Amino acid sequence: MTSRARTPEAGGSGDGTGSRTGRTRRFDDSARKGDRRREQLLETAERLLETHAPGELTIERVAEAAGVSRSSLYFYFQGKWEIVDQLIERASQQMFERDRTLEATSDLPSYLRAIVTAAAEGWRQHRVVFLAATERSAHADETTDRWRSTMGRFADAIARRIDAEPDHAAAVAALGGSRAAAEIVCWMVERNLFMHFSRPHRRAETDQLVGALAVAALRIIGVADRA
Amino acid sequence: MTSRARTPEAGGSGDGTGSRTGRTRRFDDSARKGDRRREQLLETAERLLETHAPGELTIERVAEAAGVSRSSLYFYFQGKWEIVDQLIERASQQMFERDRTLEATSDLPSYLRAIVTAAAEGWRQHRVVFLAATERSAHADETTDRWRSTMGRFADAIARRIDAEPDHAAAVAALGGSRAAAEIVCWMVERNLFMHFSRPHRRAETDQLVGALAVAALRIIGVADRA
DNA sequence: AGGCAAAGTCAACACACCGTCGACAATTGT
DNA sequence: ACAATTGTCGACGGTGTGTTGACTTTGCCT
Repeated sequence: MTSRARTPEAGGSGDGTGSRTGRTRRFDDSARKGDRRREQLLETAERLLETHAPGELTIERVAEAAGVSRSSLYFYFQGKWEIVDQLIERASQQMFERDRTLEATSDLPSYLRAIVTAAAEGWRQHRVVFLAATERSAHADETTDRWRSTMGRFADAIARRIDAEPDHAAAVAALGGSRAAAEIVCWMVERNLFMHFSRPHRRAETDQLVGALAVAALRIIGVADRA
Repeated sequence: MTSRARTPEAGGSGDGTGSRTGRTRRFDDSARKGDRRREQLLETAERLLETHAPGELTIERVAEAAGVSRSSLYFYFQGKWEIVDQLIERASQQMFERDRTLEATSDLPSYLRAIVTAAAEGWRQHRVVFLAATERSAHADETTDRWRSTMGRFADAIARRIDAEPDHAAAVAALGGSRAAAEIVCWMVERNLFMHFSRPHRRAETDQLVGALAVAALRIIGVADRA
């Protein structure tokens, strides 16, 4: 990587409002031209994902669809995958916010049920982005993988919630502890939702699957469900 | 696809011994030169996967490592992914054979435990191929995806086994039936093993995970486990 | 033995995409 | 108003892909 005078955002994990290059920003911040363009490029990319598989999403196509030259795009992003990463970041952010409100929910069963539902809702809304995310996490090494770390955060949240109710300590111990159990549950949900949403699906089928996954999650954690 | 005088194997789902081009084969079939080369190319590819990520596995590298020209390779395979597909086919074949012997095993808990162990064993032996398979199943559309259909066959086997023991009918009904339950279990196991084997891992950790997954599977199906 | 079709091989071409450089144009704070 | 910063682009060099057509080798047939 030859030292290069990159300017906007520096591609990091979305701080979004950080101090811009040590420069004071106008008060009524009518975003810089570059900010708007960056935004537009992301939107274009997401739109293109609706019709093209992530593998067919090329820098060239995004640039063309957005009406800029290919090289201009490199001013904003390191490459295709950085665009995808940012889309993932945005989409999962929404899920997290939903989760934060959920965490206060009454009992563990309701919480698990709610979180599975929220995950499915995320998939429904950002299907193409999540599909791309999954594809990406196959390539990427663990340290640079947004999707893995997103799931990790969910596992943390679930583990925390399990620990809050000591009743389940015994059941969860057989799985290697609350965190290990939470991780198993997370990937179970993720993989099954992926398989569901990567092919044609009807709403009723989605609901059916969500219900089943919630029950499965409960049983894994050791919560008796009355069907 | 311009009509092309392809000869060996025609790339199909491994019939392997079918009538070769309507020509009578020598009795002591000491494989044709092409058969040997084909074999050699597959071995070379698998060997290369040990050191190169599937994304870096290029036709060029395989050809070079095998000592043929790139264009010769196209005589045998349609492209990189056809090679990978055949490797997947071989590897999963072994798992199935193991499963066949397992299916006779005494009770459902033992069977599930055994099948998870067998899966992990498959991963241990063919790690790189399975990683590639997972990566591929993100790209591929379902109809052309070996890995998905491999998992489907496992789900079938498990579902059959569940149905054989009517005790669990009720528990499994809450998940949408035995087949749906089996599928959830399959993908749970697959995804968690993938996550485990895609980063550095110690044998003890693997065993730990296998145990946990077996317990989780049992609980999902509704079999009470005594820890 | 020798002829011949099929099997196998390759160099060369045409293409798609990627990432970078350097020169140029627009924007923006002061 | 003007200089630094930010944004834009054409052109280049690179890697990998997939195809074509002409060539050599193999192995069956008489």
